[in-house]
Amino acid sequence: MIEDLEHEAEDALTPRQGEVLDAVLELLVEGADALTMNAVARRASCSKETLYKWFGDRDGLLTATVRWQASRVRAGNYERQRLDAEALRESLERFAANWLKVISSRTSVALNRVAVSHTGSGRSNLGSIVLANGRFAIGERLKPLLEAGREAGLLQFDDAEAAFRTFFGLVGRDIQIRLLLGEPLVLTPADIDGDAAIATQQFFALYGASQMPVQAG
Amino acid sequence: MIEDLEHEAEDALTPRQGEVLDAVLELLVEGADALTMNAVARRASCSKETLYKWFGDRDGLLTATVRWQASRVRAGNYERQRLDAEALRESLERFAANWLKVISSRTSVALNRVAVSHTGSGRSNLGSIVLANGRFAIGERLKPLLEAGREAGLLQFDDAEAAFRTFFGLVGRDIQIRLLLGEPLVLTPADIDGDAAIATQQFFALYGASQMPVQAG
DNA sequence: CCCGAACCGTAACGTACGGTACGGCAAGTG
DNA sequence: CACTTGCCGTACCGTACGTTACGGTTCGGG
Repeated sequence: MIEDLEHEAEDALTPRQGEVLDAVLELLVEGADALTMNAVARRASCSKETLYKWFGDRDGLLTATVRWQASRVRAGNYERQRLDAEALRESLERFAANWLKVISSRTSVALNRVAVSHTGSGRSNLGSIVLANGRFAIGERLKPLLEAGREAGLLQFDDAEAAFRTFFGLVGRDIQIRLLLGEPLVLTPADIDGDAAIATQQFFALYGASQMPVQAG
Repeated sequence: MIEDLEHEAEDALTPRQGEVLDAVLELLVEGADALTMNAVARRASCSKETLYKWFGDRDGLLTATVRWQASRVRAGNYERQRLDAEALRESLERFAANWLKVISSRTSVALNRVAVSHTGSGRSNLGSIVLANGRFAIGERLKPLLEAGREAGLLQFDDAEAAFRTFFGLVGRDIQIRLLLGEPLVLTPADIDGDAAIATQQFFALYGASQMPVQAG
């Protein structure tokens, strides 16, 4: 919500710089306290001088890493095609499953942790960046689908934002906070698909225009 | 989920020690990086030596602070009384509103931030403590109410845990992560009451045994 | 072949902060 | 009054880490 003026700079990463940022991600997953400039230099086989030349300072390195990871998570927008109930349901399920997969990945958890930490420490705006590429990015991608569903007479709501937030809550529930706080929660692909299906079903129960079967357990 | 063996020690806090922990909370709200042992000593007008004598080390101080705050958030359990639909709805709404008030408070946000940070840094288990006193505590307090609602024929579900997690998601949605990541989100009491009412209504739409009015906007 | 640019590896600097030691003071106890 | 206890204030120590500086190496261009 804040950037978009640096998309060129964001793409102006040499392959070597990408390697460095991947090293940062590795270290981050191994534990936030493992991320010292020395460790990065060692892991990436580069000199600290280079790190500072390329990324300015530690915060710049972290910011670049967050953008780097965000740039590869971005998936294509869902084209609004002919929508029947089944296609809509499937699209929503795919959204939900994809979102669950992202937030339960070790990289996402690690990245969100450092962003939360830095938000608490005032310096830098990693939080906004993560929000913009996470919560808000998915919202902007999902809302067109919801609106298409409404135009097709499949969904019913006044406020697409509110509808999206409900969907977000039905899908994510307590998962993200539990992972951030370190609970060893493992989501298998089967779990994810099941949760996505249930959340989608519940969403239809709340916002579906036609009556869909409601599963109450 | 881990403790309960130190409840005596937790209560064995002198008033003076409580003052110190309040100072920690103050500093935490002002920013996680403001929390140095020196700063605590200065703010609480005590010596560092005393801090170390009372709390062992920095982590001990943080742990004690989390427990201290948790001990005052704990509200009384809801007695299962004669439940009609209206009483159940009101209880759920109160739960939801209370939960929203807690997670949107500056203290809770600050405390969750440090817990997330420390979880990332491996040391100590602040994360488990926060989870135990937050997410899990409210779950254990709410599930009896849900089960009472089921026994009274007002709710329908197989798994109380799953039902609770849905309720949790409907209430919290994206609020906690947005706050943790630093979005300046302000929830007025009116917002909270409105959100709690909507979430409760949606919960009834999904799990209500009798048919309740469904608001779809 | 020579030069400069880019980069690696490492050593060094400055500082912030967790943790400790010590001197002083006030209060309770015999 | 002598003595102990508990605490405040402050100075101090050790260390970890961000940041900078510098010598050595590789590589492309003239």
